[in-house]
Amino acid sequence: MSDLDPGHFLDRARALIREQNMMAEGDKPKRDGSRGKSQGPTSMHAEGKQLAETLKQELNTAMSQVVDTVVKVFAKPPRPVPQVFPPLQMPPDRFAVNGENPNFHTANQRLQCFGDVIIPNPLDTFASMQVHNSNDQTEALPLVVRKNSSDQTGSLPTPGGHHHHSLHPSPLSSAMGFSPPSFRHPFPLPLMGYPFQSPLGGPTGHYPGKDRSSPESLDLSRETTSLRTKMSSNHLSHHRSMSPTHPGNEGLSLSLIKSECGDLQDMSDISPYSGSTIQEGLSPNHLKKAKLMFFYTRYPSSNMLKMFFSDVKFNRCITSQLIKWFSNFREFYYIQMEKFARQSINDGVTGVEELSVSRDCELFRALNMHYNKANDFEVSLRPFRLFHTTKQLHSPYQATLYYEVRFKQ
DNA sequence: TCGCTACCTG
DNA sequence: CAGGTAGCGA
Repeated sequence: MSDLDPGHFLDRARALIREQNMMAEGDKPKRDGSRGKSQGPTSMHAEGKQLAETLKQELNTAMSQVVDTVVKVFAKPPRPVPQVFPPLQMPPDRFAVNGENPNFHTANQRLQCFGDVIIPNPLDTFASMQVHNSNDQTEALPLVVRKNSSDQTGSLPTPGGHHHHSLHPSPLSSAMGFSPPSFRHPFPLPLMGYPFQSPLGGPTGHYPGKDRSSPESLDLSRETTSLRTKMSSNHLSHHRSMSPTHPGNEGLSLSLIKSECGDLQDMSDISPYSGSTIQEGLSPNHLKKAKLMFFYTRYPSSNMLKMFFSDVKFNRCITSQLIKWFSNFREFYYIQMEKFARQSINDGVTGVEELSVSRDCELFRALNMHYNKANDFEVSLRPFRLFHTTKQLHSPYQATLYYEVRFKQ
């Protein structure tokens, strides 16, 4: 779907902003299927050759850089987790190929953006590239970080203020290495699906992520194992062994294992998972958990739901309800994004790079109020940036512009 | 048909 | 947030 070619997100976002600045209201952003269309058969020949040459050169350069960085990374000291995301080994070029790869990229960035998740990131070397290729980001990053009691050291976020360094290392700083073991994330981020890649059941074509070879399917078994492990460990704080078959995930899992840290208890509280009881229906706690989960995956697969709500006896009804919840979450979320984007445009923002979301802005408040009302989780103070482009839906009623929020790099 | 989604409505 | 509708793919 050229529509979602991540390599063009930024451009398209900018174009959109320009468009919206100038255009009359009814003018809808066009699908850019026109990209790459040749002007004519004649010019195609010469240009084609030149293009091919250029591409070759570019690819060579890119590949060299990738190799260099990868070598550098792996030359670094302790690298407990060589490969968490196999796809991430791919040269950045791949990221821009289609709608499936951006997800890997995204997953990686996600990790990097999580200050309190210390997950050795095999790809942090790519951080710099990601920074520069930020337009490849197609996925909103998690907005929530678990409330941290032990390490907060009073540097509580103030509007406009900035985080505790350790809480929100920049992607680059995270490249330094590992995570303090004291930090753990309530959700196994890398285990989550990515919004655009795993629509439940049949992608209806409204969304780009229709590939079945997505990370989810690629790593489902492994993820399942890890996930279960993690979930269990949530209540078996001693647990630290990984699935024997997936030792590569150990570092990852370790970072997710429950500790004595009080703050982690928050998640346990949120998680209705009680180890033994299987509930018939969904409780308010389940809703709470679902909301939090939403920030990690906006399109959870049914398998994910089953895993995350392992204390719920799933049936068609429960599944539907959960799916409906996520649908409602998305609705609210996108409405807020759109509202914010439009407001920004009205405020004179002319480019995506000018957009930022601070703690005291309406968007933040709305989202926090909706998804984190009780402030169970501390939301990253790092300003995040309204990022990407539009997603035109099939709706006959309106072409809604969808925006996503991402952390500012 | 079934399952999932966006969208609309209350 | 739930109910409902319509569209879409399997």
